Amino acid sequence: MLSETGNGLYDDAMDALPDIIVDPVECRLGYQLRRASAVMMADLGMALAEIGLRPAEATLLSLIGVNPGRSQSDFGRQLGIKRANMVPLTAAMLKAGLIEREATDGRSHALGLTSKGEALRARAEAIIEAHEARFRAGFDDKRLAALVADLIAIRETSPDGRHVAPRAGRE
Amino acid sequence: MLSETGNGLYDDAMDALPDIIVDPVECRLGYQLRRASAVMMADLGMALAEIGLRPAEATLLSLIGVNPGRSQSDFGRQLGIKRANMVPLTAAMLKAGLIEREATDGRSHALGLTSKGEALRARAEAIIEAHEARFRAGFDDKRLAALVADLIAIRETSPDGRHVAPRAGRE
DNA sequence: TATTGTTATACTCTATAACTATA
DNA sequence: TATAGTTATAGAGTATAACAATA
Repeated sequence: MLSETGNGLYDDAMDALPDIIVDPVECRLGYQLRRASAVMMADLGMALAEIGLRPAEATLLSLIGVNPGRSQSDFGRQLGIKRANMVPLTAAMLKAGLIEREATDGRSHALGLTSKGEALRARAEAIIEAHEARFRAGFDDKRLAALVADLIAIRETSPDGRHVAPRAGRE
Repeated sequence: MLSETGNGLYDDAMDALPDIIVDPVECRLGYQLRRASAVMMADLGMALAEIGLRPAEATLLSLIGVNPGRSQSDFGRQLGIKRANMVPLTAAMLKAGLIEREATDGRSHALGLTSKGEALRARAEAIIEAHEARFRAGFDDKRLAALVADLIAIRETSPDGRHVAPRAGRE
């Protein structure tokens, strides 16, 4: 269909197109969020790879560090990670000797850090802080606070567009 | 090791823990970006599923719509999608009759919208606009502009923490 | 030599459904 | 009946390496 006439429909592509694509999605909030998030996640992933951690593992280490004794499901809810997906995550960290578990309930498992996990948590937080500082470089305190507040507001927006406060991940 | 004494290390979990987890990662920019992005992406995915599109496909439709004749690689670069990953994306849209391709070069393929693709692009943009409006609800124009500017600044932050202007995805 | 499109492949994160055992 | 943990599985998205054809 395109080559019916022998002349291309897009021949102007060969000489007259501007260098810069016209981008109608640059003004979309969701698109910009996704691109910015991808950049920071890639940078964090590279930085944490040096100590053998993935972002989700480092985040969980931080959270367990200040909340020892909460259940696996509690941590999952707080981070927006589903129960089913917490299993391989905690299994890998158990196997690596970073966390320990104890049945509190018969069905609940309390999580805590081993000494090895605590040591790695400290290293991870130093790496994360350096990573965060790189991206905070262009922002003053006020702008950064406004940005974080906006991101939380977006996360807490309900499907009808109202800003509410669920605060934790759903399942 | 945990149950050596018969008393759990985390027995306080059974009575004294506060309802709300202490969350040391809430102040992290990368974490908040990821959570906010995930919420918007999930909402957009649900909304676009009604017309059988995924977010990446709808975005590509919008971009081709105003830039017909650019190559597959051009669109990939603009959206930060690697060449290799553009293949299944464009293949599915070709198969669905949404886009058309024409060799401009021997190696480059110019992309354009079919009439069916143009019609679906219009529907997708209406859905996306309604989706965006839901999340913009809590922001005035000034705050929204500042937020988008901040997100672009983050995306353009180089590995050394300087804000530069690469603007397109890397490979 | 560099670029375009392609294949094949792998990893991460996420999602659902179903099962068990406990509360 | 609801919850915690588990298993199995599937689907997106993204990453690399390599190849052929072309510029």
